[in-house]
Amino acid sequence: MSWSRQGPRGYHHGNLREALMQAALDLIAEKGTAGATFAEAARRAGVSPAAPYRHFRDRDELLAAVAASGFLRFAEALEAAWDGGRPTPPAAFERMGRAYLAFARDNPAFYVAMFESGLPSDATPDLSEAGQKAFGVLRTAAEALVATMPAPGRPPAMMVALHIWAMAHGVAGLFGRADPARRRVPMPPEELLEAGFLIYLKGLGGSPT
Amino acid sequence: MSWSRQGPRGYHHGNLREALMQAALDLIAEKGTAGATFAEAARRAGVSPAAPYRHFRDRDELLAAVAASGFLRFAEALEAAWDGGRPTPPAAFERMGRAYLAFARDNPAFYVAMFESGLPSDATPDLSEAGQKAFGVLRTAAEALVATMPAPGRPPAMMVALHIWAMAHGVAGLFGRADPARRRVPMPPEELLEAGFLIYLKGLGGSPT
DNA sequence: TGTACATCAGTGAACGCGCGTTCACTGATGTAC
DNA sequence: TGTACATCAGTGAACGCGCGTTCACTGATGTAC
Repeated sequence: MSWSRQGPRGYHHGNLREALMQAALDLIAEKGTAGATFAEAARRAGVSPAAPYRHFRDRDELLAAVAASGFLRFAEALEAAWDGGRPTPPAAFERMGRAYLAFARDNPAFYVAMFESGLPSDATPDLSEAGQKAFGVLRTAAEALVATMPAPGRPPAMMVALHIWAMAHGVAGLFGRADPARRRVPMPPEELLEAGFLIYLKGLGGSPT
Repeated sequence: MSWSRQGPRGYHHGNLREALMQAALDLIAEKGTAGATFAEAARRAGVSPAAPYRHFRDRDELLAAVAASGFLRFAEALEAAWDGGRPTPPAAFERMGRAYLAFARDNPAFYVAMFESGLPSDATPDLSEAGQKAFGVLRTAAEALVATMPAPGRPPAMMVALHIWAMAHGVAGLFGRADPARRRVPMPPEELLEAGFLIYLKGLGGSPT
């Protein structure tokens, strides 16, 4: 049953910080951001209501830690999909777009914590840094993409990164989410994003594939 | 002071439903979705905590009413900006993009209620209908835009509408919001969206303006 | 290697608070005749 | 035009509940010598 209580048990939990973050994540998935309370997270971690204060100043700090952790995984997933831009930047970009949607679909609670929790994007240094890291992957990719284009009239990589981020975020948040707030549309979000990306790319003047 | 208590006062409030929705909206703006409680909304409307039950079954129904009202205003704002596609569909589309961002910036509480409240997009019939109406404006506009293109290889209007919605929603949610969750980027969201739209349009093969 | 001690991480009981919700009620408004 | 009555919209007191937070405490762990 209590799988998480495996291993060395007793007075000290041993891994309470992570257990609380996991509990908060589950609570977000089940009841939304508002459902992620300090007290309930403690209960799920099998610990007294005062224990969380040893690890987090308050609920917001817990949420920020969850969001930061989400951004790190997100950055990893994007980086892995990008794979150094192989075989070509446009193809790798497309793969990264799918990874973006897959992350949002498979980790809706992380995605909510990262983008819809109402937390300031720089609530804690960790969160700020993790967010930067994730965007950094996108920007690096955009730089590689832009570099394949003829130098005159080459668009700014920053702008391209922001456009692609916005489109992916929009598709994920409106049509690609796995919770009841999803809007149903007559095509899969992956195809929608891929088509949008290809059209955008053509508009940029990049190679058609 | 109590401006909202102008006019005929007394035992009957006269306009409690609207007053509660306004209070909820203010609360979302001040404290986020979680801060919009039934009890506090009643207090702000100057009414006993039991009074809201005469108008809304529960808090979610109040939130859904706020969101639905937001979608109606949103639809109006988009429709006005579109203005029948004058002078040309692309130019009108650009204007509508600005109206989209202006709405999100000027009404962050509405925008949160509409898109980030965690409510199912069909929580109530009113909400569902209002959301459809807003999207309807976008789709009609996309149809007009697509109709200006040469018939062979003309892209499906639905897809175009979804792409533009996603891009606008992404820009608004990430960079254009007026609350602390906004991500700071080196260009104004209006310009970012406009540039993105123009690039997309060019990719579609439409007229360059 | 053993012992004393400091530090760390969690306890459990307690508190005040605000929320959601119910209840019998009552003042105001509208309507039938 | 007046009166009786039904209906509507809000009252205010009460309740149980879960949350956030504090407190003195204590069991477990690490370290100096």
